[in-house]
Amino acid sequence: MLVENPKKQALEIIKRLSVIYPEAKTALNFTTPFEMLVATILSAQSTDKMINKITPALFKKYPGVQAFADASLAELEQDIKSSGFFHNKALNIIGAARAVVSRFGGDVPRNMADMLTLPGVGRKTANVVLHNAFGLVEGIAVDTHVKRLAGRLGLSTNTDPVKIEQDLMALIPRSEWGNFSYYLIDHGRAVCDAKKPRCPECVLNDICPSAFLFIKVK
DNA sequence: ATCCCGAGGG
DNA sequence: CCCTCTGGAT
Repeated sequence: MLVENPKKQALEIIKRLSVIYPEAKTALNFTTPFEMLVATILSAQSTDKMINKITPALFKKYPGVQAFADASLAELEQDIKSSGFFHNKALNIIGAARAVVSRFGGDVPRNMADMLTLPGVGRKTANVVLHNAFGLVEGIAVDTHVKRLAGRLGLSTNTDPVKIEQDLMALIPRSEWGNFSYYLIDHGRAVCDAKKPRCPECVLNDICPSAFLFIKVK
């Protein structure tokens, strides 16, 4: 359900969560924009902790865009196997590396439109890379956490990530677009998890239209 | 709407 | 065993 004043709701959420989660950035480890891109592609349907376990050896073995462009598919698949979806991810990483080399002079493009032409890169991945690698903001990254919390907190009634992103962009000041995803992601992992949200200890439980559904004993 | 596809938790 | 974890392409 949507709250009565979503804009006010969004601002209050930002106000409270920004205090608890001041970092507001990715938990993925990286040192270059292309490493950020690779880590983000790998993170699909996987945990950041799992990806951070893989990437140190991966980035040592493939130092730079050209190394990934020249990688053997079968070998890269084995290197990233534990992240899940390894065939598609390996294919996309090599494809993205080749595209960056051939079409963008070896540098990850710094805008949404160009990012979206890379294989395996959708709006979520593009938003994450633009924000974390370049400090640029063209939209709001909507992942599984943002999707779940935006719904529970009454900020959007949509289920399509693209529509949720549009809803959020209309509610939130542009200066907060980059940080907002991380407030919801951090809170989604720490308190408002998918299965058993811990509403009694949530700082938003008094303004959350879904809280009563989960608070059993009061 | 469905496929890809592995690890970890309850 | 089932669900979930920072999705994207067909």
